[in-house]
Amino acid sequence: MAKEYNFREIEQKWHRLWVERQTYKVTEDEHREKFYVLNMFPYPSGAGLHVGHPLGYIASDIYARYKRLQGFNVLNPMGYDAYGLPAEQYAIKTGQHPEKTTFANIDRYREQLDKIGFSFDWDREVRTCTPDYYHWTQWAFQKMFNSYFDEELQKAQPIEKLIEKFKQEGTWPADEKAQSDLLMNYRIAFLGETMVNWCPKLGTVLANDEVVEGVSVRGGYPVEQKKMRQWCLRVSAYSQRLLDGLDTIDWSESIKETQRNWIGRSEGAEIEIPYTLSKDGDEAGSFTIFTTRADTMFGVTFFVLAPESELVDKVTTPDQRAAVDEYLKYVKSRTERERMIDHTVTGVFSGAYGINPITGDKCPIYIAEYVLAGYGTGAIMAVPAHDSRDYAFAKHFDLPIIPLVEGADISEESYDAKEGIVCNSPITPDKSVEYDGERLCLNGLTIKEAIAETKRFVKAHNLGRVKVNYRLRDAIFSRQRYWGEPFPVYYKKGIPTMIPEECLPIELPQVEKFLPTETGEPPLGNAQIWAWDEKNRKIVDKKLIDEAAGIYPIELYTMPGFAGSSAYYLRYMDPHNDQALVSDRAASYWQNVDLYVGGSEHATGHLIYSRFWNKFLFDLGVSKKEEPFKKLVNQGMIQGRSNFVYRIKETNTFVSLGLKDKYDVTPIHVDVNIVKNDILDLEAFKAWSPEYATADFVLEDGKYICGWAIEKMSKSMYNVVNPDMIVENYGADTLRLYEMFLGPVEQSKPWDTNGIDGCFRFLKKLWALYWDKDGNLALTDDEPSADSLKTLHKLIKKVTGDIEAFSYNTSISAFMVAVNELSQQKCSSRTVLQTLPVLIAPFAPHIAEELWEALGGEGSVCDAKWPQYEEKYLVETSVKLGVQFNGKVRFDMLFPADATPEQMIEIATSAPEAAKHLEGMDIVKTIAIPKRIVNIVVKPKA
RNA sequence: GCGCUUGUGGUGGAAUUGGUAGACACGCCAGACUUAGGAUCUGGUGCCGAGAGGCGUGUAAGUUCGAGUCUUAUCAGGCGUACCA
Repeated sequence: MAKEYNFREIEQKWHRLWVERQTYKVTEDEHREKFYVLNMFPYPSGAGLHVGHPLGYIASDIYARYKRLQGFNVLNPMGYDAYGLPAEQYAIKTGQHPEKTTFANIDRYREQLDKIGFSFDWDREVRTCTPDYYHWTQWAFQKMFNSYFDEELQKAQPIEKLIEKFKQEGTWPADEKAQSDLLMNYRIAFLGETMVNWCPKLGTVLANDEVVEGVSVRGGYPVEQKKMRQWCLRVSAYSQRLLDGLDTIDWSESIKETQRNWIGRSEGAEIEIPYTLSKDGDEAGSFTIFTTRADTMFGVTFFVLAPESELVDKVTTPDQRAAVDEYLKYVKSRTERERMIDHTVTGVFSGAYGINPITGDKCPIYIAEYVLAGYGTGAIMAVPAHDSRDYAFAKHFDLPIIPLVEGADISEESYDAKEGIVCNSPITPDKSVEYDGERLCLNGLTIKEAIAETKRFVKAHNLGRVKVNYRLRDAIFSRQRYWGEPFPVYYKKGIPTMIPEECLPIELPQVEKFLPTETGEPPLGNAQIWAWDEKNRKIVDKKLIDEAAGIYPIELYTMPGFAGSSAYYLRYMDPHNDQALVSDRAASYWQNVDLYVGGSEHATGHLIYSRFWNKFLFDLGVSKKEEPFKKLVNQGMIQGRSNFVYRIKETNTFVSLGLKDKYDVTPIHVDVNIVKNDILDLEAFKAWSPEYATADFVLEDGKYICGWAIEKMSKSMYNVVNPDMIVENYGADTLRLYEMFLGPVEQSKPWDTNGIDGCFRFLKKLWALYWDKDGNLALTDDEPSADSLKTLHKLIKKVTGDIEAFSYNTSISAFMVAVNELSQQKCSSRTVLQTLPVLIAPFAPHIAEELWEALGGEGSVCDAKWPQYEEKYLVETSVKLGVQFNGKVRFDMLFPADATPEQMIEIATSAPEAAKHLEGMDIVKTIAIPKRIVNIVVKPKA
C-alpha cells in the first residue's frame, strides 16, 4: 500500500510543532536585512471568516515566507481593529458589553486563522480596544493638539513656537479663553464649529468617507448636515505632502488617482469683488470669489453665493429679504441626499450687485444651492458661456451669456473645454478698467495663456491673489458613541485641557446602557466615574465636579474608527513597549511597511488617514519614513456563487436546470454547501429543511443540475463558503493553493468550489513522488537526468519570477507541470526532490514541512535556502524555427542554438523547402528574430 | 458627466511584454482498472468542416514582415467620484 497523503495528520502535527518551536517568532536583528509584510487587520465580525477574508492573508503569507527563505528577517504580524459599530449595536440590543462580544469574535477568528497555517508572529498581536494599545492613540491625539502646521516649513511644529511668535508680534491675548480660541485655529487636533454629517438614526456624526450617496456606509441610514462643535484633525494642512508622496510609492495607478481626486488640488485665483446694495448705490463691502478660469472675467454676468455663506445676510437687501428667507428655508429642508440626486436649478436674487474689477460692470448677486459653502470661498463668479452649471442657471433666470472663445457655439450648451482662442475680452477697448495705466486684454491668446495673463494682472494690481485650493477637508474626529477610544481631555472652565501625558491611558469607563442619555448626551454621559481631579491626577465620580476644587468634567465623545487603525503598523514593531508607541531602535530597524495588502475600498479612508497620521509622526521623529506603505497590493473581493433549485409552482417537486423551461417554476436559493459541481446532493437537500423532506425531483441523466449566479457572499443567499469546511475536506494546503489558483490576486472573482479537486490532486501527485509502493521513501542518490534538472531549474526560474510579480496562479500552474513531468520521468533523484519542498513551502507550508522532515532536512523548511536556478540547465540544444514568407506559406525547420541571425537567414533561404517559394521571386528583405522566426519578404520578379 | 479599469474556448484563466493564441485547471468525450465510483490512470477537447482546409482574442479601422499586446474610433461590463467653480 502506497503511503497516503494524510493532510489532517500532517497539518495538525505542524500546527503543534510551529507553536512549540516558536517557528514564527521574529526579533530585531541589525545583522539581517528586514522585510515588513502587512495585511489590513480585520474587524472581527460575528459571522466569522468566509473564504474571501483569507485571500489577502494567503497572498501576503506566501510573499512573507518567500522573503524569509531568501534570508530576510520578515515581520508578518496580525491583529484586530476591534472598535466598531456592530459590536456597539449588538450591545444596545442585548445589553452584552461590546468587549465581551468582540473578544469572543476575536477568539473565533483566531481559531479559523490558525487552521490555515499562516506565519504570523502572534506575540505581536494588537487589539485597538485594549488600554495598552489605545494609550498611544490618545498620546498621538495629544501630540496633535499640541502641534500646529507651519506653512513655511511644511511640517508640524510644537504649539509653543507659535505662542512665542504671537507674543513677539504682540497679538497674544491675556485672557485664557481667548488664548485657547486663538490656538484652536492652528492646532492639528482642534475643536471646530463645523458642518458635519449627522446621522440621526445612528446618533452620531460621520466622516466624509463614511457617507456614500447621502446615506451612511454602515446601515444605509439618511445623513443630514448640521453645525456642531467637534474634534477635528487638520488633515487638509498636509494636502500638498499627501499629494506629493503619491509619486514616491509603488501603489496601483487607480488608487493613487482616487487619492489625487480626493485631495483635489486646483490652482486658481481669488479675486476681491466689491458690492453695492442697489444698482446705483455706493460700495457696501466686498467678498472674495475663487476661480480656476480667471481668463473668463470678461464673461461674468452674475455672481452666486452658497446659501450657508455668512455673506448672504450682508448682501440681502430689505426688498429681497422675504424671498431670500423663504429660499434659505427651502434649502434647509432638503436632505443631503435630495440635494445630491436632484439637480434642478434653484436660486434667489439677493438684491445686491457685485462689481467686476476688470470690466467695471455691475452684475446681480444670486444665492443658489449649486454653490457649495465648503469649497473655495463659498462664492463664485458665474460665466454662463463656459460653465455648464452657470449656463443652466442663466437660462433659467434669463441672464445674459457672453461667449469668449472664437467659434464656440453656445446656443444649446456651454463650451467648457479649456481649448481655443480667446475673443470678446474685452469687446471694445474701453470695456475694461484701467489700473496704473494698464488694461487687461486677452484677445488672441490661447485659454492657457489667458489664464496666466489674468493671474499676473490680478496680482500686479492687487485685485486678488493666486491661490491653490484643495478639496480635501479636515477629518471630523469625534463620535457620539460608546465603543471607541475616550478622549484624554477635560473641560476646565469650558476650556479643553489635556490630561497629563503621564496619566495615560484614560480607560473607557463602564456604563450600564450604551444608548445616548435622556438629555441627549453621548453614551459616555451614562458613566458615573467620569470626572478629572486635577490635583490628585485621577478620575473620580462626576458628582464631585466642582470648579473651585479643581474637579472637571471629562470629554464625552469618543474617537472614530480610523483613530486606532491609523498607526497600528508602527505598534507591531514594538507591541509591548509601555514607554513609547514604538522604541527608536525598533522604528529605525523596521522603518516602514514594504508590502501592504488589503482592499481598495479604503482608498479615501484608512489609506489617507494613515498616511496623514504617519506624516505627523514623521514630523515628530517617531516614524522614520514619510510614507508608511511602500508597496500596496489590493486584493480583489471574492464574490459568492449561488446555486438555485427550481420548484414547480404549487408543488413540492423540483426540476433540474435543463428541463426547467418546460414547467412554470420558482427559482429558490439552495445552500451551496450541499451542491457539488452544480449537482445537488438529494439526501442532503431533503435534510436541509423540513419543508423539503418529502420533495420529489425531475432529474436529467439521473442527476439534479442546479442553476447558478454570481452574487455578493451573504447568509441570505446561502452562498457563504466557510474556510473551515474546505480545510476539513481538503486541508489547509489545498485551500491556500486553490485561493491563489483562482486567478490574479488583484482581481475580484466568484468563489467557485468546482476547481478545487485539481489542486488537491496536485498535492497528492507531489506527495506520491516521494514514496514507493510500500510506503518507504523512494529516493536515490543517482545523478539526476538532464530532463529532470531542466524541469527543476525551469520551475525555480518561473516560480521565483512569478512570486516577485504576485502572479501566484501561474506559479502554481508551473508546479503542476513540473510534478507531471517529474512523475513521467520517474525521477527519484534526491538532488531534485529535496529542492521541491523549499519551492512549495510558501504556498503549501504543511506538506513542505512534512517532506522536508522526511528527507532529513535540518530544522524547519522555513529556514531553508531558496534555490537559485542555473541557466546551463535551461539551454536548448537546438531551436525550432519557422520560416515565414510574404503571404501565408510557412514551414518549420531546425537551427543550431548558437546560430546568428545572419546564419539563420542563410540557412533558411538556401533550404530545399524554401526553394519552391523563392522561384520567380525577388527577396525584398529578410528579418530574423533571435530564437524564433525568420521572415523572408518576397515579391514577383519585375 | 468625469476619472480609473476590464473585454481571450462551455468555465476560471495563460501568453517569455510586438513573435507558434488558448499554458494550467475545471467541465465534457472516449478508453483502462474496478462489485461500485463524485476514486485512480491514459488519450482527446477553440469554432466551422467528413476531409483538405478555413475562421478565430467585444466591434471597426490603422501602424508593422508580423498585433490579444501599440494607435484611433466605437460598443459593453466593473470600480471610484460627483453641482469642487
